[in-house]
Amino acid sequence: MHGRYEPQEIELKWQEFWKRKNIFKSRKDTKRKKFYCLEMFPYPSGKIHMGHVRNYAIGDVIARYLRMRGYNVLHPMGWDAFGLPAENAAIKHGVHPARWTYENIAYMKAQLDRLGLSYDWQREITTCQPEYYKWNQWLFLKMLERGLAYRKASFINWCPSCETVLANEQVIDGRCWRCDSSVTQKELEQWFLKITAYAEELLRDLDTLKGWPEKVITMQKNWIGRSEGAEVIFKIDGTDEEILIFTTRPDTLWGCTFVCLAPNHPLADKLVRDKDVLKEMKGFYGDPLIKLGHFTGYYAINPVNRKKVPIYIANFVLMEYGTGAIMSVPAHDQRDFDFAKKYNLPIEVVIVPERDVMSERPDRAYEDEGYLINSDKFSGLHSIEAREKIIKFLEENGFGKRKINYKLRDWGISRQRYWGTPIPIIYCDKCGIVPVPEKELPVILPEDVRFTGKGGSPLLESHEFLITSCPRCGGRARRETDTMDTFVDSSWYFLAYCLKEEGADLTLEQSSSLEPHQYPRKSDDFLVTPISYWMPVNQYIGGVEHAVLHLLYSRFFTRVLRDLGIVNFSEPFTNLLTQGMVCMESLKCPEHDWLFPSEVKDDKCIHCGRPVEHGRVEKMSKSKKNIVDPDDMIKRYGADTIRVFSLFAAPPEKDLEWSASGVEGIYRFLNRLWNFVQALSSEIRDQNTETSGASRSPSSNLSIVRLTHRTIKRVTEDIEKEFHFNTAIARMMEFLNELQGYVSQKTKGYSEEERAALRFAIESFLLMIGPFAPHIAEELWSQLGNKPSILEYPWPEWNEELARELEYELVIQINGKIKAKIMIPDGLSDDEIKERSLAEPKIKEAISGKNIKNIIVARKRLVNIVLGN
RNA sequence: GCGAGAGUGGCGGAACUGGCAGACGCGCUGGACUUAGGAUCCAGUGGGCAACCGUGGGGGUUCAACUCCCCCCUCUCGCACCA
Repeated sequence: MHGRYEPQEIELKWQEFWKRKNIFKSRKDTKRKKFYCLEMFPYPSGKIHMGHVRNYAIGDVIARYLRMRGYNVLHPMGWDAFGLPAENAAIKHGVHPARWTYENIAYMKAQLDRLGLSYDWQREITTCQPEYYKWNQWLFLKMLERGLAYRKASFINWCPSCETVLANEQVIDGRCWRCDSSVTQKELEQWFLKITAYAEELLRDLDTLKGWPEKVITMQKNWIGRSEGAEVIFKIDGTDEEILIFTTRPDTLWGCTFVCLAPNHPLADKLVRDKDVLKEMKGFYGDPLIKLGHFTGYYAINPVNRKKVPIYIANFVLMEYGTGAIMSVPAHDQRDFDFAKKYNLPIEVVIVPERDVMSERPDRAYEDEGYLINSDKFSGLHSIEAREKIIKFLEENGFGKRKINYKLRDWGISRQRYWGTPIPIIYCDKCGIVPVPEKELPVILPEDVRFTGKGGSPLLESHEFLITSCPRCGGRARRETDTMDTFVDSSWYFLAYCLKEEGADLTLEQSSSLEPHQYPRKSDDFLVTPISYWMPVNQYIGGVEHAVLHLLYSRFFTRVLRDLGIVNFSEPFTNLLTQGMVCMESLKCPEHDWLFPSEVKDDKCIHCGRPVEHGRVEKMSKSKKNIVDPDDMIKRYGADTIRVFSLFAAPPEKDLEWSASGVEGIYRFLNRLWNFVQALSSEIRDQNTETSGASRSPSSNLSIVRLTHRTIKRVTEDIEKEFHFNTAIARMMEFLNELQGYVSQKTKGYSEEERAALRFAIESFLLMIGPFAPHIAEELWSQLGNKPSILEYPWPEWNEELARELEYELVIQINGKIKAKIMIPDGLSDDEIKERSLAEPKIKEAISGKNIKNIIVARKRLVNIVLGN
């Protein structure tokens, strides 16, 4: 009698087994090829959601598959544990952020284990621990030494609700990325990291990232925003002042009819008499498309033609980009054109689409390339050529110089918050800004503080923390109370996993690839440090939402570490997979608003019986209640079903639509597999456990042997081809369908040869499904009399000859229309194929009396007979 | 506006280098087993009675187009006064 498929039972059993055998432990081994498979570590928010499940299921299949392919795989997991929600919980519920965080970690870790994810937990990292954030502080000091960290007062993005500063990357449409409140500007002293020092390199090297999605590369390129042009000096008529402007179109200099300054440009205060107007413009945050200007009464002198042009203050000019001042060429820039029309300023055409053609009065700006007119000796040149020559002309005459600008700004990392890495700085009245000496690291975040939610960081009230002595003069001094942006933590965490190498308690400092002096000489590969062995990450997997933030910062940090001699590479992630979102239809009751899927039965609201409205399919969200809880799903179907479903419903890079009946379908599939193996296990069970687990291919030519080889080939190719797990799983479903068909047609008993063939088919099946549904694979593997663990067996191999189909269906077309299909043996020559096609009765009939113009043979596919008229 | 990607049955999605459109799953229809079926198994399932017609729309290249080229439409995502 065979038992039912009970996922709860077998999954817990094998999870326990894997844990006991410590089967996912990874160790550096220079004799083996390594593979570092990494998923973006989660913020311990409380519980995992389906997005996590999908992300980690993808990573787990890759890790498990590559282990089977013989790689030494590093597959770690950790916690991005600092951050605002912990502090908010403290304010709201009175729980200490540390306690809240650690409790969440414990719960979520159990959830991940329940999914059967193959992590090496011995390498777990938690960023809120001093042993981790010590290295944030150390790196900060190293950057400070090199001028890569600095302090400046600046207008910053301020979220009034979170009472903190936001990085540019954290402002979305003028709103806080986290709480969605409107962001305001505020001037504060901040610590910055000089990512702009690497702007050029970060941009250039994007082209080397062949394993990254084009989309992410483009987003980073746009973010860095390089533009080439010139800075030009305009003297202000009747004063000693000058205005420095930036332009990407020096070829249009002769068409400049006015100059604009940003409202917060330093010169604006000097030039504008009416301070109220200026104040109003500075505070203007209305529709940016409405052009506002104010004439200063002053004129600037265009250096190239000595022409006097009016100076305006304009709301559309940004102080943060370029020089905060522009030359306006209304004929060739639409914004300038709109402005000129509004304030009745002259428009002078200096570029025309075709040589020597005079232009008519334009009704819009001509922004394309063309030929110069009215530009002195440069007239007649093509604009691209003119740009170069004019820049030279500017430089020779001291009018200006070549200049490259970037949109990328330095990264403000100060946060007026408690739950983060303390910035290791001391302020002394006598000595000024003094870095905490390295040997005093880490600066520990004090735990006994109060959370009121008012007036900034609780650290300000912690006198023990705040008041210290100056490392230089010993006098009374004050600590920096700002903490670091949590994106600092995640900018190098992938290295921290490497450092947790067994038997080598390493630090970042010691891990320098150039001087492996501290690394224990236990083996002959001691010269290879864990970082240089494991890095770079071969496959990184996570959401696109980190396309610029985290992924750009990580690339920046890696370069800093490279220049410090700690790592010997520039790019941390060789291949990047940005998985799609998990979506679901939202459901709405006219009476009860949004409904959870569990509140709907037969398309009706369970509370009032009204028919539900079906909303859009969009990202799962609590507010629209279109969510499913991984815990519920696991309880109902087990981890294997959830894993397989989230890999089957869509290819990894696309959005996945959650479907309750789709999940059922996968559960049925696993049940069918279970029952199939159960029914056959007495036939094919290997009594001799010593020699079991071979899964060697029988040399026989039986159809199921061939089918097995063919399936192995196709599944392997699907996985290798951009991880198309959805089709790989479809192949396995087909495989099961065909095996069932084979078995159900069987009336007599099995021959020895057939038994061997079936055993081979099933074992190959289990090995292939293993990375996807590891528990059922392990259980059935052992039920066949094999010694666990299935994880110790390699990925099955196929034989090209046995994977070949002996005969195939040939499609016969006449003039491109299908007329017949015949089975023919593989390996026929083109002539033989033609002959057989023409001999087919239906074809014979169709072509009788007609003139055959041509016959095209597409091997293994079709024949197309082209008839003349 | 700029940049990127995508439009295929009732639904999610397949389709190699141009070579049978719709694999696989869901749903649906019919049947078997059953006291019962929301379990399981079997069969069918793009449209059309047919010739034929079908991959957002229109043109083109080709013996052959979901696939290549041109024009247009729609949707999604990212950036958005960056001079």
